[in-house]
Amino acid sequence: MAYVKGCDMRGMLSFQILWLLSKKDMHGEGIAAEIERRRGEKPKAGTLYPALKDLSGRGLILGKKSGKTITYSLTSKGKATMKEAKTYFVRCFGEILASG
Amino acid sequence: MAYVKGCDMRGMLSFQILWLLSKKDMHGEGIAAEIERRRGEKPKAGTLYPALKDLSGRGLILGKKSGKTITYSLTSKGKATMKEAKTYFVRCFGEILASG
DNA sequence: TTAAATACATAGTATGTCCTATATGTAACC
DNA sequence: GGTTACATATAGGACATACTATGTATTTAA
Repeated sequence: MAYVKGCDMRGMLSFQILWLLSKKDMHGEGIAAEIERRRGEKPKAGTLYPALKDLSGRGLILGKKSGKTITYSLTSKGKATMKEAKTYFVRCFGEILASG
Repeated sequence: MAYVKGCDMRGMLSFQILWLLSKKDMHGEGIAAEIERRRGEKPKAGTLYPALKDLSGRGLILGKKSGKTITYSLTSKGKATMKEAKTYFVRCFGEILASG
């Protein structure tokens, strides 16, 4: 992603992952596809999987392996984290989204 | 800022600065104060001023010195950048706000 | 006219998000 | 079995955003 029209908008990957998983359980490729729909670019494997591993290691998401796929879901801790992060996000950027 | 309730939400500093300057011209401390109102924490000088310098160097903002203060305003290039960045931002995160 | 406060600047360091590879394991097909 | 495709994983490197700490002007107050 890097510079998007002159503005760096990296970051927020973990937040976006938590947001997507709060809607429905998904596996890595599904998450990548949903992010692509929003950002216009699909996060590379070397970006996405370390992030999933980090979230998993911090107990925010849980992965269940079935065949070649791992389906991730939010833990209760992940749900609480998502809720607080969202409150912060809205406080920071809500007005930008509300302005049209 | 670093981890905010378990989610990293670094980034977006340049975007937030452009947004604030699209509302009204401000000097560094004024921008810091506005960001503090939203994020809950004031960006440190070592964070804010390099960002302003970078935006200035890329021709997105213009600083006019008067005494010890430098009042920044968006250039026409900065306005265009802000508009495109906002479009992208809404596409990425608009639904989060819309969800209540 | 010092002293304090304000505004800006920079050096050095850390970290999460990015990338390009490369590698592993599973499934489906011929 | 062997090939192909898919899903996941890791190594190594780059960069913007963060921090702490220190430094330099300028303004204000004592």
